[in-house]
Amino acid sequence: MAKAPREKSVTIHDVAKDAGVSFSAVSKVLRNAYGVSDALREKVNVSIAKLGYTPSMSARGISGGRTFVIGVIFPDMRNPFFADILAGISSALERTTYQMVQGIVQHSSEAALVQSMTSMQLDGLIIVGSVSTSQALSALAARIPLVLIGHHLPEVSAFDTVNNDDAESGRLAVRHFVENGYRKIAMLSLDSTNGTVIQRREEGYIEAMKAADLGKNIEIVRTPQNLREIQGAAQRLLSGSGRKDAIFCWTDYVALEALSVAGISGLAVPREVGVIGHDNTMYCAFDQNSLTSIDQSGEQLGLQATRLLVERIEGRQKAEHFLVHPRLVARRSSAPPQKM
Amino acid sequence: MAKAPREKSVTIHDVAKDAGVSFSAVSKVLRNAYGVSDALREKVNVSIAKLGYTPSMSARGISGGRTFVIGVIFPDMRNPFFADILAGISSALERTTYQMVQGIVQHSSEAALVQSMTSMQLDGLIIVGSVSTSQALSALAARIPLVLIGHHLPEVSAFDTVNNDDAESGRLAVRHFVENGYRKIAMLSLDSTNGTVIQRREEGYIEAMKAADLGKNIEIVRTPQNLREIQGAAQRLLSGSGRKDAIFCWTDYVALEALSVAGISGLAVPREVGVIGHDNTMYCAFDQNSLTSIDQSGEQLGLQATRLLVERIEGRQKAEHFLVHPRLVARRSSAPPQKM
DNA sequence: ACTTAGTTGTACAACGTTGCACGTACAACA
DNA sequence: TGTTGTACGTGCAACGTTGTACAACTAAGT
Repeated sequence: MAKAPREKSVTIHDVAKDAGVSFSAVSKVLRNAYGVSDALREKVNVSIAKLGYTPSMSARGISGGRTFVIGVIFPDMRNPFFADILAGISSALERTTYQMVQGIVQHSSEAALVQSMTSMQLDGLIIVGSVSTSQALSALAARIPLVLIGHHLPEVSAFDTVNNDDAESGRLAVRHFVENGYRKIAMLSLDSTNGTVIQRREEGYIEAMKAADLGKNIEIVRTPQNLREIQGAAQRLLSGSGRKDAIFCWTDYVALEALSVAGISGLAVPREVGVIGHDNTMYCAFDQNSLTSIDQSGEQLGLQATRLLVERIEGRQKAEHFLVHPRLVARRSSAPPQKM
Repeated sequence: MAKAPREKSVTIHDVAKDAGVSFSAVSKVLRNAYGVSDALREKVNVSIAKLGYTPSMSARGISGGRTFVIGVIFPDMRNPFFADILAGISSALERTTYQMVQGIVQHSSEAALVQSMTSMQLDGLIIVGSVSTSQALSALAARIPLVLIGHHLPEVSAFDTVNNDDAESGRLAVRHFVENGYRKIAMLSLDSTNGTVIQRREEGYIEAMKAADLGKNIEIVRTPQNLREIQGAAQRLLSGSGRKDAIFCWTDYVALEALSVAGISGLAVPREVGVIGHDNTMYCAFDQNSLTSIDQSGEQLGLQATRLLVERIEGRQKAEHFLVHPRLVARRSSAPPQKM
């Protein structure tokens, strides 16, 4: 259990000695505190640069101050859409003094991750696609500034939310299908009850189907996030007498799977079946996929979430709920069938 | 700049008071230190459970002890292959008391990320696909236990490495192409000089081409990681009089792009051109791609890296260099062209 | 009964910051 | 000349741990 010896790092005291001032003065400079002359600030900054000092986040955390680090929790690393959110957060953070660490819910539970992140005394948390209950999140928000991405809870006041207008996503998909001549439009959704984001997409789908007088064609199939189940569901939708002529999928990966199943079943896309995905991830554009998809601008979501979180950390108490508007990006997979 | 008031957390002192012992005794229990009776341990554990105590990582970090948190740095979140590595790390960590935070090099530089992570007093670092120099990494390893994934430096002794046998990857791809009747085999590679992993793949490619007496057909095109450049390069390889009949791509995403370009150019895969990717990511299996790919078992890489890192933290000084063996997963994109 | 050794628990000084409570000097005003 | 501010710098007590030094107790050996 022996720890290898490591060289000790430069502290605020070393800087103070080098600059010939008290260590408190250095702390003041670092904190931009009141009562520092330009001369002193300059001296200290020179020494900091010279010695290559960097503040210890641990020490900051322990003494109750800001750590200037925020945590971002993702449900999964496989969906490239999350990379867009991250890009938004990154670029928003660039303009601030805050750093970021990520946590990805893989084996460990979201709760365990939150636990470990709060024990680091982070200044705030952004959770993407949380599966926690509204109560648990409110309790968490009492301990740390919190912003949620992808969790529709307009009624909560303890934390902020940033969301895509997911109902609009559902409506966009259906309207586009209908305009291009599709009628028997099914939706491939997720089985987990918590996913309020996806619930909204279902609601939008249902609403638009009814508006198009296609209420009798509504069919939502919910599967777990698991290759075999998704394939099975797609297969069922694309075979038999009740065969659908279009599928709206809750995320691109599922839509690509639907394209794959169609291919294996010998069905031509879009002539025999249309497909629309969600998130407009980078794989959609490939010629072999050419997948129509709903773009919800992950970058915007990340950007706004970061803005809100920093505001919260700086003291805002009133909850804000931000909505971004989705946009349909049309490609071959949903082109009018008769044209092909 | 006012901070919202947060409820203060349960400390070691609270636990001590509740259990009726000194706070040092609690610390001893937490550290599994010598000289603790079963009775005391039991009392303390009961109080810990009752109060829901969790140790403050900041305090641990500052007092020079272990934080039981390791950092994992990824170059990018878009490549789903990294999710496999992460899965390996996660599952290896499950059996230990260590936690993990991730950092993803997006806008910020790798150096800045390392900086911020060392300031957190993490116990160790795993860096995936580092772009730093061998010297910089050795210097870093002097300050913190370090394991690198995807950085061939068998000569270094300051840290451990875990790698795929990338030269073998190159050989596997070429041999498979040759067996299936392809001759004019090009390689699509990355332009950055640092990428020693990819360099090895190039070396394996060159070696196998020569071994197959195809030395005159060797052609390596290096592009930046940028859609337009990749497309352009693929287009050039697939047109004109010197048109290639097979392309080995350094990563799946590029291979999918090659498939896309082939499709747009009206070339049939695999009849007119064969494609092999690398990493065997989940998109390869889709029927519309059916991409042959080299599987380098990200999970194994992550697992071994974690094992090595924990060993290092526990005191091992001698460097270890672990190699995993790649495996070719054949699909339609590289099937014998004449058969189609 | 008296030392000796082992076992179990306690006291306390770090660790690197923050942020408040003080000094001190110097200028402005009466 | 004394008084009152104001700008700037210093001193110090936290913060929640770790790990070492040490005290107190127990049990055995003489």
